[in-house]
Order: sequence, then structure tokens, then C-alpha cells
Amino acid sequence: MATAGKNTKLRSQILDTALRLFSHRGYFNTSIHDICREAGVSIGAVYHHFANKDALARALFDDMLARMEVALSDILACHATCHKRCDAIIAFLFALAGQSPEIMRYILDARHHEFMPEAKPLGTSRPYALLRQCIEGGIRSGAVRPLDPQVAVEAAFGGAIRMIQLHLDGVLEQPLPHYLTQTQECAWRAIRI
Amino acid sequence: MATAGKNTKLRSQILDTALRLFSHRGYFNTSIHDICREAGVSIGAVYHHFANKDALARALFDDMLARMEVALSDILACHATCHKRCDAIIAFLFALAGQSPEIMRYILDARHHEFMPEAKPLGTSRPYALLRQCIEGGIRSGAVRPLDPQVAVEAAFGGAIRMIQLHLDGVLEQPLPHYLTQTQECAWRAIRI
DNA sequence: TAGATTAGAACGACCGTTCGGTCTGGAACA
DNA sequence: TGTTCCAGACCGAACGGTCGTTCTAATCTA
Repeated sequence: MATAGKNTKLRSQILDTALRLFSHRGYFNTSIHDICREAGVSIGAVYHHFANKDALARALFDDMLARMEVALSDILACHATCHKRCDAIIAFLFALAGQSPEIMRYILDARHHEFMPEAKPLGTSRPYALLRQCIEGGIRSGAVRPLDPQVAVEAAFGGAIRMIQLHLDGVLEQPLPHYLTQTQECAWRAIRI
Repeated sequence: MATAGKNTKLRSQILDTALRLFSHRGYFNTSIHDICREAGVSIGAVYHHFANKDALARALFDDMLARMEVALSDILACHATCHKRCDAIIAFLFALAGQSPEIMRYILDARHHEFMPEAKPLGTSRPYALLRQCIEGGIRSGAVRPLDPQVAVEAAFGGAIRMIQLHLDGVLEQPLPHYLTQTQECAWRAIRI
């Protein structure tokens, strides 16, 4: 059984290696044997901590989403206005993409439903709900135009997310922070009153 | 050898089936045997028309990109101002996502570098270049603020693309056309002077 | 008939998973 | 304290199945 609570050393070694390999080669191009070789861990250890390959990927995904949720909650708590919150969220996403591209790639790039059949799409996740909450607050306060919330969320953060994708694809000519101010400005102009 | 030029009946049967299966189950969850069964075609036929599974996926991808390029060129030719072009492009993308979700899914959803190692990212494709050309024209004419072109492209079309992703994930509450006007409006406000 | 096309059995390689086993630390007992 | 015992942690060879690909023969077509 996967001991969800206990964080043994091997368990996190496995998760770290899996994140690296999954995000670089993709889920289907990474075998359990690969993970074991790279992590210096036996096959038995993997199957001791995780029910199977799917469950390993899912544990990783839940981990990433949980971290993301904490960070976003924090931002909402630290900033009062919708405008400041949007700017801070985009800055955070850019920073995360710079520091931990593997996390970003795993969250954005992977087609999770291909290997986690019952996985909900990103659009129904808790972090996404926080983005929506941020925008809906702006609409209520009159800072944001009375748009459909889904349209407003994507208008506000879609550009930033796409910029991050370009960054991860190595297509961007400049380092990511170079585009931060303009991206924030466009995002706010798209939805502001 | 793959007879790239000749369009035999079987070849397009194979391509159609591959598109359907790839876009629903994903590349790695679709075997050549699956395609043969569904298309009512023999394995030999597949390997007569395509060098291997990768090449089949690549042929499909090139096909889709070519169609996309034709459609976008057409739009640029039919509309004079940047504003009208942006609106028309978003309307076209929405229409395509509604009529041929499989094409859209295959282009947007698939992680092509996972099975086409040397594939260029979408950000370097011809259709993307056309989007950029549209925006750069707007900047030159003074209709669009003098932004970095990459930021402006993503600000203009990122929201629309994300809305389409939500639609393909089945997360949208209303049918896609319901969101068209607001999406166009947000896009233009993000970049206009 | 020559060449293009289609058929499908067969093969080898890989991959996820299983399972019988070893090791270790500490609880229970004398 | 010394001994026994056990459960959780970890190991890795082996298995069964699938998949991409090959190959030879059959069939069509011009």
C-alpha cells in the first residue's frame, strides 16, 4: 500500500526523479525502469510506495496542484485589489516557470487525461477556482467589466500562460522576466473597466 | 516508401482514422493495430503509405498546419485592418473548434515533441508567423500599442486559445459561440492603442 | 508481365507488474 | 540485558502481454 502520510527518503527521491523524467521526456517515454535507474532505487521500492505508474503520476500531479493552491491563496491574502492580485499572480507564474520549469511543464504540458483517465481537467482544479475567485471579486468591486467569469479569467491569464509555454518551448528571444511588465499590462487592459 | 504525393483512398482512410484515435485517446494510447482495425485496413497498407508511426503522426500534423495556414492567409487577405483581422481569426478558430474538434485537439492538445523529437514547437510554425504578421501590421499602422510582438500575439490570441481548450475539455458551461463577442473584445482591448 | 499495392502472420524488444526473498529496527518477553 | 519475533521497507529476477515493425505472399492494375 502507498503510505500516503509518511515521507520516507526514497519516496521523495522517486517523486523528484519522476518529475524530472516525465517533464523532459513525457510520461509514455519514461519507463519505471528508467526512473529506478536514474533515482538509484529498486523497482520494488517504487511499487512499495505507489500502487502503479498511474498512481505515481497522480501523486506528483496532486503535489504540484497543492503547492500551486497554497501559493495562490497566499497572493490573494497579501493583496487587496483585483489589479494587484492579477499582477502578483502573473509575476508568480513567471517566477515559478523560471525557477522550476519542470513543475510548470508537468502542470501545463502534460496531457493528464491520457494517463489518468478519471483526472479532472485543469479548468476544474482548485487553483483555477482561485483565479476565478480573484476575477469575480474584481467584477463585484467594479474594477473589472461585467464579463462572463470564464472569459475574464482566460483573458486575464491566458496570455501569461501562453508566454510561459513559449518560454518552456525555448521560442522566446529574451528571458521570461523581460516580458513581465507588458504581459501584466495587457492582461489588465483586457478586463478592466 | 511513403508516396507523399498520391492520395489513394486507403491513405486518407488511414489519416482520418488516425486523427480520430490520436485526438481522442492520444498518440501513445493508439496502436497501429487499433488504427488498422478501426479503418478496416491492413498493417501492410499503413506501412506502405507511411514509413512508421511517427511519420504517420507527422504527416497528419503537417496536413493540419497546412490547412490552418491557408485559412489564416485567407483571412488576412479578406480583411484590411488589424482589428477586423483579429476578430475574424478568433471567430475562425472558434468555428473550427466547433466543427472539427478533433483537428483542434490534435493541434493544441498533443505534445508533439513527445513523439516527433525533431518537431518544431507551435510557436515557430507558419500559422503562428501569420498571427505575428497580423499584429505587427497593427503596430506599424498605429492601431496596436508598440508592444513586443510575441507579447502582443499571446495577449491577442492567448485568451481565445485557452477558451478553446476549456471547450475541448468540456468545462465550458455554454456552447463556444456564446463567448465569442466577449473574447474578441477582451483580445482587442489588451493590445489596442 | 512488371510494378504498385494490400494482406496478415510472425518476431523481437520493451514495459508494467508480480512475487518470493533479504534486511532492519524495535516491541514483547523472559 | 539478551533473545525472539514481526512488520514494514526494500530488492530485483522473471513473467505475460502488447506494440512497432518486418517479411513474404497474394492481388490488383495498366
